[in-house]
Amino acid sequence: MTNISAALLALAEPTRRQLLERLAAGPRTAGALAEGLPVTRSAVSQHLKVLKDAGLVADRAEGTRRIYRIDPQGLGPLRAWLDRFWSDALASYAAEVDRTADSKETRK
Amino acid sequence: MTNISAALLALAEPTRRQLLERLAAGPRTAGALAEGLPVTRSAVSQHLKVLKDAGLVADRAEGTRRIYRIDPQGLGPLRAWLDRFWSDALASYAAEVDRTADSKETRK
DNA sequence: AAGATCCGTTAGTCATTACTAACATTAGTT
DNA sequence: AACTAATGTTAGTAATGACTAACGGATCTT
Repeated sequence: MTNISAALLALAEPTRRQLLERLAAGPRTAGALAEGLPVTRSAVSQHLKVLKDAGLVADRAEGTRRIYRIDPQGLGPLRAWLDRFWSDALASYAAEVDRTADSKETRK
Repeated sequence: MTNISAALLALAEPTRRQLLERLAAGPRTAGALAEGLPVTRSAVSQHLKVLKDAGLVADRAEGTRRIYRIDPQGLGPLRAWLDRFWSDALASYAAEVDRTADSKETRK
């Protein structure tokens, strides 16, 4: 489905981003991905399912192991959405940059 | 801080994305942003706070109103992160595309 | 100065989600 | 066929997040 909402929801979780960043270096087995993480393999398995459902990773069975890799096609729509949003934001910002006289700015 | 984690967490919420997409068309007051949404102004106010803390929007006070606009600098780091991630994924994918002989693929 | 408007904040509730522990499943091994 | 290894799944719990309702604080109007 390559849903943007699902992709963003999946990326919002720190542990899942950690898994993806490990996978960006190359395919790994589920066990290798779980190593060193402060959570159980069970949690990792569930996170991988979320990433897979979001179209961000794909997996292939090899014996009793399961090798995961990043699915580039899942990231595509997200990148496209962010790019469109980015240019809209810049356009809106540029259009209003003149009239923002000198009112008090608030930024955290 | 322009934290990537905070930005992704903020973007993961549908209502917040809706607010951002309205703001991409131009600055709006908090009240105008709340109009038509199926949640109370209170909820909108809280969402705007999250977006502001994530560096995705900025606001300026004008009388009793508060005018929000998109903060392009907040989106920058997120875009950079996604781009780096994207190219890493492509490189990893290209490097492994040869040896994926004909094992059974699984995709949901 | 009193009231109205616009907005943020707090308290409390409900739904969602991330987690662990135990079990189920499949594929190799001896 | 029994055993082990690697992984997914389920049940139940704890933590997090989104929401409403009520309140508080400014600013403008009359």
